[in-house]
Amino acid sequence: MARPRKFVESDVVSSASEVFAVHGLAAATLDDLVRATGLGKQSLYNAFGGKRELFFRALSEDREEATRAVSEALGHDDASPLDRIRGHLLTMAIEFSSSDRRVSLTTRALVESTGEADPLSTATKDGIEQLAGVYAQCLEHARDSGEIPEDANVQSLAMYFVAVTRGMELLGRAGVGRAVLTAVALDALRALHGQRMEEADERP
Amino acid sequence: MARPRKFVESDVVSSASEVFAVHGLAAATLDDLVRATGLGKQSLYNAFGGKRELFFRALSEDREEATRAVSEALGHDDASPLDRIRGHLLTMAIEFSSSDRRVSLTTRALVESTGEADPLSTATKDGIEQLAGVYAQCLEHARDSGEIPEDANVQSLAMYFVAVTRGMELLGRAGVGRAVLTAVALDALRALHGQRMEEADERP
DNA sequence: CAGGTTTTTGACCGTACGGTCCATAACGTA
DNA sequence: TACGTTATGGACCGTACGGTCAAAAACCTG
Repeated sequence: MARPRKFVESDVVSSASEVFAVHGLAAATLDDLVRATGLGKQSLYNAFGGKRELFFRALSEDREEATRAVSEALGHDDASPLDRIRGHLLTMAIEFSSSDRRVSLTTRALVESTGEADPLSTATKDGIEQLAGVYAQCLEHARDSGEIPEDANVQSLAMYFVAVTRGMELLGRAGVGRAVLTAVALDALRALHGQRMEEADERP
Repeated sequence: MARPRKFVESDVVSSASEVFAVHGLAAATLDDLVRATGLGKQSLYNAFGGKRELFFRALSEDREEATRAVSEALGHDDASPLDRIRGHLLTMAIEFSSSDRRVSLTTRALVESTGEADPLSTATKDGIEQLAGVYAQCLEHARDSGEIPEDANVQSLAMYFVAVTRGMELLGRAGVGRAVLTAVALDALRALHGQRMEEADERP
């Protein structure tokens, strides 16, 4: 019928994702994207619509990938829920202390969004809630199995872990090393152990 | 002798700081800065050297201000060290859930820096370590007064709180509300209560 | 009030950006 | 093999950016 495309969309999105992760949305040049993807400007424009649209595609891919990775780490039942969370946090610590210049597109979108109404903002809010959902699921298992207190607030703890991992990402970017980041991860985990603040402010 | 300046440097830096907090370094236009500060381009250039240099000034002011604020919150001895940390975290929760578009310049610098060698990166690393130092000081008091375990790692806990607050900032930016952010803050605080992981993995 | 020095003002400049146009190539179909 | 359709490549465009220039203004000193 017509001339077929020489590229695979998902590959292009992947390459673009890499560029955005390193440079951010605003700082990434169309030329950067052209170079990274191998497509011409026009092809890129035909297929996706422009830099911003391409970023959204990359963002959504990044979000799926992140959710998938966390689900993977927290979903297996080869260890107790709490052990899985620990393992996951330690993995993150190592990942974030690697010296590559990547920053998750979610974080990028969060920082570069220009307002509550900005599609960037809403997209990331969804992503964060999705991520929190994965944590919440694992935390519920932990609660059911008695690893964390019965009255623990699973929802806020889930958000707490999202916050902690985002913070660790930033710390890693600041050059904080693997050892410290690992210690931070273990500290973070201890939030699951103490008694609820409101009822038991004193240590036993 | 010579024509005197019509402006006060620190005021200009403050105004610029505001612009950078909202837009970031790359996205802030020289015109934005001119409009916000009231100076002409050339005056701005004479006094500071350019956009990037002005950002560094703003960054350093922001860092001092942040350190000062945390010191203030954690330094008074009107309450126990741990209570002060709680109060501080709750304050942050409220602050970060406000809907203004500001992002701390430290976070901005972290995300926009282009590499380990980038002055932006080193400047923020210093800032983060300084901030961690303030937390560490308060945590030591907490340890001395027996509020947290004797063997608590004050250094990593300090970094942990830096991570948590950065994460909360991002969450707030994602539109997470005051209630949730407050709950997250309280969750974070509980990391100070549990026993050390290595020695006592079981809850009492 | 005149000289010297610095600030200010506003016009100006080169560049690099995101995006578009158009001629041509590459394919499936008839 | 001719046609219709879509993809491609590269030249092109308007704009907005960071930065610079030079003339004029404002001040202090003597």
